[in-house]
Amino acid sequence: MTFNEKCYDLLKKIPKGRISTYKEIAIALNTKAYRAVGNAMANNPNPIIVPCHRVVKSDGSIGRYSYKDGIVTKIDLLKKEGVSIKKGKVVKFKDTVYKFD
DNA sequence: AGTCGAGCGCGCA
DNA sequence: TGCGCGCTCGACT
Repeated sequence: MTFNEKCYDLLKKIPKGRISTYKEIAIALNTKAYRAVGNAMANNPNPIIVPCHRVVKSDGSIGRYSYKDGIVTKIDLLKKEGVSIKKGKVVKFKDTVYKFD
């Protein structure tokens, strides 16, 4: 079980219409390697079962996403799932973010 | 407010 | 072995 696999596992636990942050994931994994989480997503071997578009930066902005068409795709996907994006940020981010309690 | 540097784990060279 | 990344935070402007 590598660091990345754990990231993916947590990602899969996020319910539809909710999102999470790189930080939360890192904390949930009991580590401070926030960057590594982003790296894990970037190196995501299975974007199908791992909804990495549901992960945003801790201030609610989208961050980077280069699965297909770039950042726009991420926003679009999130909108389709019921997460509103305004001016590059998640609307009501604090109420939408999913914490792994 | 905005900027800067360091910290961390894994992959790729 | 070393550097960099889909990042974050505490210190300084």
